[in-house]
Order: sequence, then C-alpha cells, then structure tokens
Amino acid sequence: MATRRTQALSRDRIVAAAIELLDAAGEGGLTFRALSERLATGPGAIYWHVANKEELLAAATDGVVASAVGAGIREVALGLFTATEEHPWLATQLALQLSRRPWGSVAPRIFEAIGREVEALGVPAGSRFTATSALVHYILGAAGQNAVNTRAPVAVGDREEFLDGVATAWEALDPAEYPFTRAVAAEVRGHDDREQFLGGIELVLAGITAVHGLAPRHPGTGLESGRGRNPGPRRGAGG
Amino acid sequence: MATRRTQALSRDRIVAAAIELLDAAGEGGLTFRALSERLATGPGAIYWHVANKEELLAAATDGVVASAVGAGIREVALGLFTATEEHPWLATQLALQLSRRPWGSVAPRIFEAIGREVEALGVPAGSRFTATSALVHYILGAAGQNAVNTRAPVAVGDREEFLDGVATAWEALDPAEYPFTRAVAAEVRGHDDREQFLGGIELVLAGITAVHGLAPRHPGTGLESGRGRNPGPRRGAGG
DNA sequence: ACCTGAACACCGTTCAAGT
DNA sequence: ACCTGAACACCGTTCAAGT
Repeated sequence: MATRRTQALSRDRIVAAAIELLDAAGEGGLTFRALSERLATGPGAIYWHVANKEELLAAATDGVVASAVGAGIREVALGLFTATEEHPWLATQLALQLSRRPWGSVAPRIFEAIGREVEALGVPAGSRFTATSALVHYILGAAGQNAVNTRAPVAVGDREEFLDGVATAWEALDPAEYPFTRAVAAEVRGHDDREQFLGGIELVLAGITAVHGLAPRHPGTGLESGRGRNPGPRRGAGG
Repeated sequence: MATRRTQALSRDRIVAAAIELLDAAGEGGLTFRALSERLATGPGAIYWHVANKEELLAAATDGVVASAVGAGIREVALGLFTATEEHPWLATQLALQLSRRPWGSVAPRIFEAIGREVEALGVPAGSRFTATSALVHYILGAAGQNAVNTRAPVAVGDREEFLDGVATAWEALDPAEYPFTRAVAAEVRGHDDREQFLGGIELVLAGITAVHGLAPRHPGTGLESGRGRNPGPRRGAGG
C-alpha cells in the first residue's frame, strides 16, 4: 500500500491521498505527517502545492462532491447523501465548507443544480433564491445527520448498534419533559435513512409548489402522494 | 475581566468560561491552557470536572441551546438562529453535536420542541417522525449557513462585506456552467438572513400540511421584526 | 521550480506529587 | 476529594538548505 515515488508530487495526487486517509481513519487520520509518509516525501513538500490544511480539506470535499453530484434535484440530493455514506467525514466538511467558504466551488455546485430544478418547477424568479436555499439547507442538515461517526468508517452492524443506542437513550428520557421524543424513539431503531431523507425532500418540494400554487411533480420515489386539499390558486405551469 | 479565584472550580464555572472564550475568540480560542489561565488554575485541574475537550464543547453547546430554545416551533427555530448570531461557533457545534452525539441532551431538546408542534398541527402519528426530522434538518442546515465565520466574532460591517464578497465571487462564475447561481448572486448581497430563514420554515410547514391535507396554520410571527408582536398579514396563498 | 527535514510554537492529555 | 504543573506525544507550519 505504500506508494512508490514513481510520479512527481502534484496537487491532485496530494488531494487523492488525503481523501484516502480521511476515508480510512476519519478526520483525525489526516495529518501532514501521515500524508507525507504515504506520498514518500516530507511534510514541507505538501505546502508547495497546498496552502494549508483548511485548503486541503476544501479540495478533498470539492473532489468528492464534484464526482457525486448529478443533474436533477433528486440526483444531487441522493448523490450527496450516498457520498456521506461512503465518506463519513464529508458531512462535517460539507457544513464547514458551505458556511465558512461559500465563495468556494462546493457551494455554487450544489446551489446551481438545485436552483435549476427550482426554476424548472415554475417557481417565480423573485422566490427562487428562498426556495433553493430552503432545499439546500435541508439537504445539508440531513446529510450532516447522516454522518454517524466521523472518526472512523462505520460497518453496517455498527450503524444498527448506533441507532439502537440512540433509541434506548431517548426512551430513557424524562416522560414529563420529553413525551414526544420518547414516543418516536422506537422509530429511530429501524428507520431507513435514505427513505426518510427523500421523504423530507418531497415535503419541502410540496411546500414550494403549494405556496406558489404550482402543480406538484411526483417522481414516484415511494412517498404516498398528498391527496385531499387543492393547494391554493391555480397558476399556469408556465412554459 | 480576569476572574479571581474566589470560588472553587466547578463544572459550571468551567463551561461558562469556555463559552466566554469561544465567544471572544472562536473555536481556536478554546484551549485548556487559555481556559486554565482564565480560571487561575492548571490545565490538569479541568480534567477533574470534564472528561475531555469533546465533552466540554458538548456542554458549552448544550448550555447555550438550553437557554435559547423556546416553546413553539418558531420560537425554537428563531432561538437557535439568534443564538448562532450571538455565538458564531455554535453553528458548527450544533451540527457536530447532533450528528456525533444524538444521545446527548442537545438533540432531544430540539427534537421535542419541534415534534410537539408537529403533533399539534394534526400530522398523523405515523408521519410525525419524518416531518419533525425534516424540520430539524432544515433548521440545522440553515443555522449552519448562518455562521459567517466561526473563527472570530463578526461585526455588522464585516457581515455586509462578507456577503458582498460571496455575491462578487458568484457573479464571476462561468456563465455556461453556473447560469442560475449567477442570476441570484445579486440577491445574496442585501438579503435578510432571518427573513429567509423563517421563509424556509413556512415552506417546510406548508409542505407538511399540503402532503397531509391539513389546513395551513397562520404563522403569527412577524417576519420583519424579530421581537415585535402583531404581525402584518402575509401575502401569498391562502385558503 | 520543486523538494527536504529539522525546528518552532503550539496542542490535548496524563500523572506523580501535593493539599 | 481536589488541585498542581511538568512532561509526553503529538500537531500545523516554516524555512534554510539542497537538487
């Protein structure tokens, strides 16, 4: 596994190695010493290609996001969701990069993909920013929750154990103070993260279409369709 | 304000000092050495009351959240939002605590307040977990975005400058690849974070009521002034 | 231009020793 | 029980010196 120094050092090779280290050992596993050992060089050499650790983490995050994000809104969302499963450290970094470096390439990439879909949905121009932001915020918040443990990669069994631990802790809460949380605690145990995540997306989309009197689009993602009330004033779906 | 050692060390005093350090100098400002200096003791003494830095950050986060969270859904959301303005480090910590320590007291506190409101809204029992999670995820994602810079406290002028920088960066993006992001870039500049945040909450709530065929509830919280009572009538879709 | 690796100024955490 | 503070095993980052 020790890489031979057949190639010269490059930013791309450094970022790739950083992603490998993060995947293998979590955020704590990425150090300049471990990185330089893996690249068969000294810690100082990395600084020729990368300004500092913050930039390195930004580049690693962007690298994963770039290859994970698809075209439509559900592809973007699911892509990010799946990516946080494969790279548990990504969730924290997503939140960090988006809030600390919105001028970077991660934020526009996500924003653009979601925004186009919002536009295609027929949301009027003046409301697109708010609607897109709401979706992006939901996706980021949910992706963040999806990261079970950013210290180390998690096996499937660990995940079940983790959820069981959460459910048990919630069930042990004070009944007087936490009636609701106790009531839903059992649902934590077996719930499907992906399904719940997609359900949330449909909820936000339903809100966007309802508020603007648009015809709800339904992708057939397994969520029961909202029947009943007709949502507000009709307005041409637009061209 | 160097604290004289009039009182004995205690967990509460340590956590309070940690919050002060975080507020004053951001996440980087909280070190056991700086903390022990402020408390007029040695770094080792802190470990008698607190297991490690992770637990200290969890306690600091919980302390702020506990005093920020109100009763209703909009009080909870606005409370968290305002708290992240006053304590910029909180946004990152919220995301971290919720994803890494959902068995802690931060997660149930937020979950409970939102969940009760979802219940009161008339959402059927089987859908409450999903609806509550969607709201919590949105709130956390949005609160995370609200943290402009977790390194140091931000003045009002800095915030405008920051938003202007983001807008400028977005306007400089490739027109072929980022048409949507470029189109909304100008809106970044002057936008009201709080208004946009509350608008997102209404969007998600509208989705929840629409999907379940419930009558949308009127918010009753003024969007323009955070603390003022007596909201004006809202535009948009009505029943 | 690119890389080396020792050195600097820090960290979180521990622990024998004190009161 | 509670506190002290030196010591340990690390960090990210720098920089004179090499190629």
